[in-house]
Amino acid sequence: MAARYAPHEVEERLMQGWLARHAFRASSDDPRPSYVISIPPPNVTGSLHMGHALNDTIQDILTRYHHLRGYNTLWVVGTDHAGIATQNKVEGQLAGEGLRKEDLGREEFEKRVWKWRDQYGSTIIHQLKRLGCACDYESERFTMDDGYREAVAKVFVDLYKKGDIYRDVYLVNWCTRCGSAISDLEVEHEDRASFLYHVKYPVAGSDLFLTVATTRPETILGDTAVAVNPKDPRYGQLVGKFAVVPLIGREVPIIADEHVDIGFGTGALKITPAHDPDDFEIGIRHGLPSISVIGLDGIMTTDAGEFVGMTAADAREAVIKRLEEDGLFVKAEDYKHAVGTCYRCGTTIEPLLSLQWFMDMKRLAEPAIKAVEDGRVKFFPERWGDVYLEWMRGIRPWCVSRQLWWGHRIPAYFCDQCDHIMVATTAPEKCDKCGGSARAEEDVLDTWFSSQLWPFATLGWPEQTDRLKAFYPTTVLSTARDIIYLWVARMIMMGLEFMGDVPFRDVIIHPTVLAADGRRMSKSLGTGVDPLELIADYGTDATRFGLAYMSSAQDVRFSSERIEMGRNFANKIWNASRLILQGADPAAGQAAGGPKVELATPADRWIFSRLAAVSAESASLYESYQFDDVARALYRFVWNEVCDWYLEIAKARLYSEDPAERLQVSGNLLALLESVMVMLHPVMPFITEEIYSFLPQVQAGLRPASIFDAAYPDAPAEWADAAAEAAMEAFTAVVAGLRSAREELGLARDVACTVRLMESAPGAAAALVGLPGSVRQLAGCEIVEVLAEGQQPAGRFASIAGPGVKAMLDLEGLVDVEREAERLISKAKKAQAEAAKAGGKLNNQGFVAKAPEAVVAEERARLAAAEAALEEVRRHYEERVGGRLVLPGEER
RNA sequence: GGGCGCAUAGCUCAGUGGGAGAGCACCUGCCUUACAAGCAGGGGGUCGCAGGUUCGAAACCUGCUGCGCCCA
Repeated sequence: MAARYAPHEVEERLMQGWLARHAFRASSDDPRPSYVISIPPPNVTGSLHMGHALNDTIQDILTRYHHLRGYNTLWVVGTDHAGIATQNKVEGQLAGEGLRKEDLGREEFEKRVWKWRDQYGSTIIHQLKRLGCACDYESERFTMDDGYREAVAKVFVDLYKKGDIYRDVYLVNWCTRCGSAISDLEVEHEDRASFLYHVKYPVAGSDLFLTVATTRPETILGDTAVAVNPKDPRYGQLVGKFAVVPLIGREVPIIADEHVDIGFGTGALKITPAHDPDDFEIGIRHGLPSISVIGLDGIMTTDAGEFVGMTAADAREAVIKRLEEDGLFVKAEDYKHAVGTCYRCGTTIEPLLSLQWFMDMKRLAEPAIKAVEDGRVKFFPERWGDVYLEWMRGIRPWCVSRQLWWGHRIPAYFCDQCDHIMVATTAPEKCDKCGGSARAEEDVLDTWFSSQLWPFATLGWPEQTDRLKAFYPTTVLSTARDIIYLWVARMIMMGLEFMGDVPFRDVIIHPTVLAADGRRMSKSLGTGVDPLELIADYGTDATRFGLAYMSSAQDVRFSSERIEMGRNFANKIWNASRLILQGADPAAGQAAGGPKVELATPADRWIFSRLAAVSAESASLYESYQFDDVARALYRFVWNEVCDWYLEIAKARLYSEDPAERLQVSGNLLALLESVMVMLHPVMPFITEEIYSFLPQVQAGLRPASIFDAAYPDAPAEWADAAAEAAMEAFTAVVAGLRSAREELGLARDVACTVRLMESAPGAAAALVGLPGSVRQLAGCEIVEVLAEGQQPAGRFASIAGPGVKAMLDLEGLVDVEREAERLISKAKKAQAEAAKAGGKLNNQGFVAKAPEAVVAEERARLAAAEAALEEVRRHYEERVGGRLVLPGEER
C-alpha cells in the first residue's frame, strides 16, 4: 500500500467492477423489502453542477446505506428532454452551418435533435458514474422514450376527457426569443431600475385631464379603459365619463374598480387588458375589449398606429417623445419595478394574448394537499411542507402548450372544415363530427408535463409491469427547493390521480450550495464551482465527504476547506488501514466466522463500547437524513478516538513479542476496521471498498466480496460499557494533562518521569493502571504508586486533574527548581500587576462614577481573572517549588 | 405588499434550556518506522442589538437592525 491514498485509479477500477457485475441492478422478484429513489432527471443538455453533486451524493448515501441494511434498493436514473434548452442547443449547432430549423423542416429537425442526443445526451450519466452513484444504469429512462410517450399521451387524453385540460385564449407569458408561451413558474422576476411615467389623458367633452402613472407607456396604444378606485374622492365625478387615449385618440370609459390602489401614482390606472395580467382581470370584470399592440414577435402591430413595426423598446422611446410633443407628458419618476424574464434565456417576458392549452389544477390539487396534511408525504425539513401547501392552496391554471418543435406533440387534431377539436392517442382519419379532414396540433407540451409522470412512467406505466408493482410508490425523493412547485407538487398530484397513491413517502429538500461570496452559483455570474474539478483535484470520496459535511438544513457557502478536510480524512483512513493491514496477523482475520473480538484490555472494552454507540448513532442519523452529522460523527470517531488513542495504544501489542497478544489485538483491529469501513461506505464508497477488499476475512471469503453487499454493523449489546468509557476518559485527560505539563515545564520527550495517581472515584484510574505501557509511551511517565484519597505525596510535583482521578507528576530532580520558581514568580508578578492596575481604576471613584458601565464591568472582570490566575500560580508554586510564594510588597 | 430563513472564533459552519465547539487560518516544537494531506502543545468569542420569561438563555418570547430567498 502506498503512503498516500491515490483516488483516481481506485475510483475508475471499482466503478467498472460494480457495473460489470450488475451490482446496482434491482430485480422486481427480489423477496427483500424494496427501497426506491427516482433521481430528479437532469436536463439532457446539462452537465453536473454543484446542486446535482450534493443531491446525488445524498441519494447515493441513502441507496448504499439501505443496501447495507438488506433492502432491495433501486435508484432509477435518466434524463429529461428539456424542450427549450435542447432545441436551443441544436439551433445553435445549425446556426454554425448557416441554417435555421425552418430550412430543415420539422421532421428533419427532430432527427437532428435525436442525433444530438445520441452524441451528447449521456454526458451527465457518465458524470454520475464518476460521482460513484449506485444507479440502476441498465434501466435508464428518457422522457421521450417510446413507452414514456405513451404515458404522456394517455395522461393528456385522460385529463382532457375529465375536463381538466382545455384550450382557450388567455393572457400568457410569452418569450419572444424562444417564440413560445411559458408557464408562470418559468418566469423569474427581478427588480430593475426604471421610471414611472405620468401622462395626461384628456377627459372627453371637457377641458379636464386625468393623469395616469405607468411603467409601460408603449402599451398606452392598447388602452381600453382608465380605472379609479370607487372610494377615491378625487375622481368620483369622472366615473362613467370617457377619456381620450393619447396618440391614438380612442375614447375609453373611465371605470371604478376596487383593485386600483388609491395611493399608487396618481390613483388613476390605465387599463390594457392585452398586455398586463391585472388589467386582463379588470377587463374581464368590466367586459372591456382587448387590443394587442405588441405581436408575438415583440414588434408593434398595426393597432399601434404610427408605431407599427418598431420593437417594444423602441416604441417606448418614440411614444414618450410624441407625448412630449403633444404636451401630454407630465414627468418621469425614478422607480424600481419587477420585470419578468424567461428562466431559460433571460429575455424579458411579454404578457400577451394567445390561444393555448391549459390545465386546471384545482381538482387535482385537493387530494395532493390532503396527502401532505395527513402525513402520507413528509417534507424534510418540515417547513417546506408549509411552502408546498401554501402554493397548492392558491394554485392557478397551468399553460402546458409550447410553440416548439422538440417535445411531446399534443395529441389533439383539428377538423379543417368545422374546427372541431379531437383529442386522442391515435390520429383520427377524419373529423368525427362532419367527416372533414383532420390536421394534427403543432404545439408540444411543457417538459414538466412529462417529468411529472417520472415516478411511475419510468417503471413502465401505463403497462402494469412487474417493476411498477414492485417499486411504486417509491420511498424518498431528494431535490432542490426551487423545484417544489415545478415538479414535486405535480408528481404528487399525478401519482394520486393515475396510480391512486403518493409517488414517494419522504421529500428531502437539500440546502443550496452558494458561491464563496454568498451569491448563487451560476454560470453567467462566473460563480460556479465545477464538482468534476473537485473530483479531479481531491478525489470523489473527499468531494462527497465535503458535500455531506456541508449538507445541513441551512444554505451554505461553498468552501474548498470542507473538501480538503475530506481529502485529509481519506488519507488518514488510508494510513490507519495501512498500519492495521501491515501490522495485523492475517490469521486473526481468517478464523472461522471472521476476526474474533476479544475485550482483553481497558482500551479494547472502551473502543468497542464506542463502536457500538457510534454505529447506532450513525444509523439513526442516516435514517433521519442528517448527513452532516453522520460525517461529523464518523470523522471524530475515526480520527480522534480510533487513530489518536486506540491505534496508539494497540501498537504496543501489535509489535509485541508474544504471538498470543499479537493475535488478540489483530482480531480486534481487523474487526474494528471492517466495521468502520462499512459505516463509512455510504459516504465514501471507493476508499472503503478498496480497503475492505484487503481485509483477510474478505480475502478468505468469509465476507461478501464487495462492501456494497456487506451488512451494516449492529454491535452486540454487551459491548456497551460505561465504566470502560469513563476509565478511558480519565486516561486521555491525564495523558493529555501530563503532555501539557511536560511542555510547560520544559521536560524534553526523552526525560523519564514518574507519576503518582490518586482516585477520588473508585475505578476511575483503572485504564491508567491497566495500561501502564501506554502511559509510558504516550506521556513518557512511569506510574509508581496509587495513593489513597487525601494522601499527599512528599516533595515537589505538578498535579493534573482528570475525571475522578488526580495525577501527580514528580518534579524532584527533574526541573530546575530555581528556574521554575523564577518562572512562576514572574507569571505571578504579571497577574499581580494586572490586578493592581484594574483594582486601582476601580478604587478611583471618578472612574466608577463617570466611565461607561460596560467599561467598568470590563475592568471588574479583568480584576477577577487576574486574581484567579494569581491563585493558580500560587498553588503551582506550592506544589512545584515548595513553600509559599511571596511577592514583593507582601508580608512574609 | 405577504411569507420564510439566517446573524456564534479571522474565514466556513455545528450547537437549541445547565461545560461555548469543529475544520481551516494563526503561534511554539517535532521528518517519533500508519499518516508533514501528519504528530504534540498553545492563543483566539459581549453567541447582531434591546427588552422579557427562567434558579439558569447562544438556545424560548417580543421588538429592532442587517443579509438572503420565495410568493404577489
